[in-house]
Order: sequence, then C-alpha cells, then structure tokens
Amino acid sequence: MDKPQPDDLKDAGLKSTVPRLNILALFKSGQERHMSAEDVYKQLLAKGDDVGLATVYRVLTQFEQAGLLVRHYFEGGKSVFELNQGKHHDHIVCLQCGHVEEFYDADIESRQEKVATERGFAVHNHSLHIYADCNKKACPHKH
Amino acid sequence: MDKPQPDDLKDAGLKSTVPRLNILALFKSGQERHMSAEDVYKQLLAKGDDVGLATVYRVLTQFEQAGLLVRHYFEGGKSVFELNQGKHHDHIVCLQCGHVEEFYDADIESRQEKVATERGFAVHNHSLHIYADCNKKACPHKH
DNA sequence: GCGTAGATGATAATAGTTCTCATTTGCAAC
DNA sequence: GTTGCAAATGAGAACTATTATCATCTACGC
Repeated sequence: MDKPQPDDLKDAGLKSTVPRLNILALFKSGQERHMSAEDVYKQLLAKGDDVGLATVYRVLTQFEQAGLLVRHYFEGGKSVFELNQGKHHDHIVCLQCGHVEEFYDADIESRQEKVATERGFAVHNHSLHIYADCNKKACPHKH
Repeated sequence: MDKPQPDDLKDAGLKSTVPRLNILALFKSGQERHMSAEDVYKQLLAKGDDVGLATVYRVLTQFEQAGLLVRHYFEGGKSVFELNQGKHHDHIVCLQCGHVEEFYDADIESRQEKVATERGFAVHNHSLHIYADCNKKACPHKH
C-alpha cells in the first residue's frame, strides 16, 4: 500500500527503472523525511535493494531537477533531500541530535521577497536554516 | 594605512605570525568581502606572499573560532569567509555572477527567534541565503 | 642570543560527489 | 514474444574541498 507511482517518473520524462522506483518508494515511505545520498544508499542496501552509490547520486539529482525532491545544503557539507510536497518551508536543525523540524512563516517569506526586490534582485529560491538546541529535556528527538 | 593590527591576533590568543598577518590584512584591505580558502590562497600568492594552502585553511578556521571572521556555507560546496564586523546580517547571492549582497531585516530576525522559541528551540545561529538574479542590466556586478 | 612551544608547508589522507565506460535494461517497433 | 537500441546502471577512478601528519621553522619570553 503506497506503492511507487511510475507516473511520477514518466511525467518527469524518466524511464521507470528499478533503482528509481526504489528510491522514490523510500522517500514516499516517509520513514525519514530528510536523507543524504549516503543515507538513501544505506537504507536501500539494508532493505535488500542492490543499488550502486553512483546511481543514488544520479537519481537524486535527476529527481531534484524533475521537481520530485528538494535539496538542502545544511552546514556540515553533505546535501540532504526531501520529498517535494509543494509547500515551501524552512528548517530548524538541532545541533545536538541532528533532528530537522520544518516551519513556514508567511511574514518572513514576504519580507524576504521585499528585501530582494527592493535591491533589484529576482529571487530564484532561498534557504533559511536556524541552528539551535532542541534540548529542553535531554533532546527528545533521538539521533 | 590600514595595516594589520597584531593586537587582533594577540587578543585572540594567537601568535602574530607572517601568514596570519597577511591573511588578516587581505580581509581588512576590503577588496573582496567574501572569500573562500582557495580565493584567499590565490590572492596571497598573487600578491607575492608565499603561503601554504593548509595554513590558509588552518588560519581561517582559527580566525572563525576567534570571532575575527564569519564562515558562510553557500550553495556550491565551498565555504566562504568574511570579516566579522559585529553586525549580523544575511545574504543575497546572485546566481549569475556570484556577487554577494548583505542585508539586515529586523522583522525577519525577530520572527525567526519567535518561531524557534515557540517550538522549544534555543537558537545558536541561523543562515538566510536568498539566491537570485541581480541582472537587471546584464549583471552589473562583474564576476 | 636561546630554547621551546607553537606555527608552517609539503604531502598524504579523507569525505562527498561526479565522471568513465563496459554491461545491462526498459520499452517501443516489429 | 522477440529484437534493437538508446538510456540507465554499477564498479571504480577521478575530482574537489578540506583536514591530518610530521619534519622543519619561527615568534617570543627569558
């Protein structure tokens, strides 16, 4: 239930191949919303799907270009992907446990747009990352 | 005029060595506000300063820890440094020419704080990067 | 001036990601 | 259902940004 929809791939002009279906299914399974290439690779291997790391990188990039996934560049070097569910949002990253929480604030959004256009820029996209401690009571979100 | 102040280094608990003075002087010269390690390395070599790349990386990290510089993680993998002049600000990065413009918006700042505390997070720092086109008239900011 | 802890620089090592290319596979035409 | 071929895959090499190693050098207090 919640099988991958090959249509997503077809619509994006991509052949529906085994690795692509597996990767899409992993994101749709919703276990982890935010995954790096390495994360995806390991999860697939753990599930028994035999896939190459190069393919994971390739497919993630294709999915990003197709709009199926969104890529984030958090601090720490590696980029992280999440399913694109249409609604833009920003992120709070816990520095203790790495937990990522999403939020959306209309005021922040509109002021960003304002700031950019005031300066003559045409906004493509933006990233707002708040790095913080969630640890009120010893980091509820386990690593 | 605008020579490096060894005091900055001493205050940070760092010996005032030739490479450190040169790197600090480069940032204070104000030619480029935002530079990657590679940028700094090349600029110094171009100026005739003989320095090792490893030293540049080390010194930039030390300066960041000492609060002399601020490090930014823009899209594209490499991190970028700028002189820490006390006033926090965010960035608009031009996707065409790489030009970086700074801005500060008190409303955005306060709403970020609000969003985070509402969710029980203690903010350490944040990064807001707007990626946009500055090209009103063929990208005024040359690469 | 001297001694030493700390700094440097050449190079090796590492992490994340992309490239190469021989082999395999999806899929459309027969 | 087979066939053909462009596109996709996977193993590993290559690449980029950065950090670690370590023998040599240097700033600076005595």
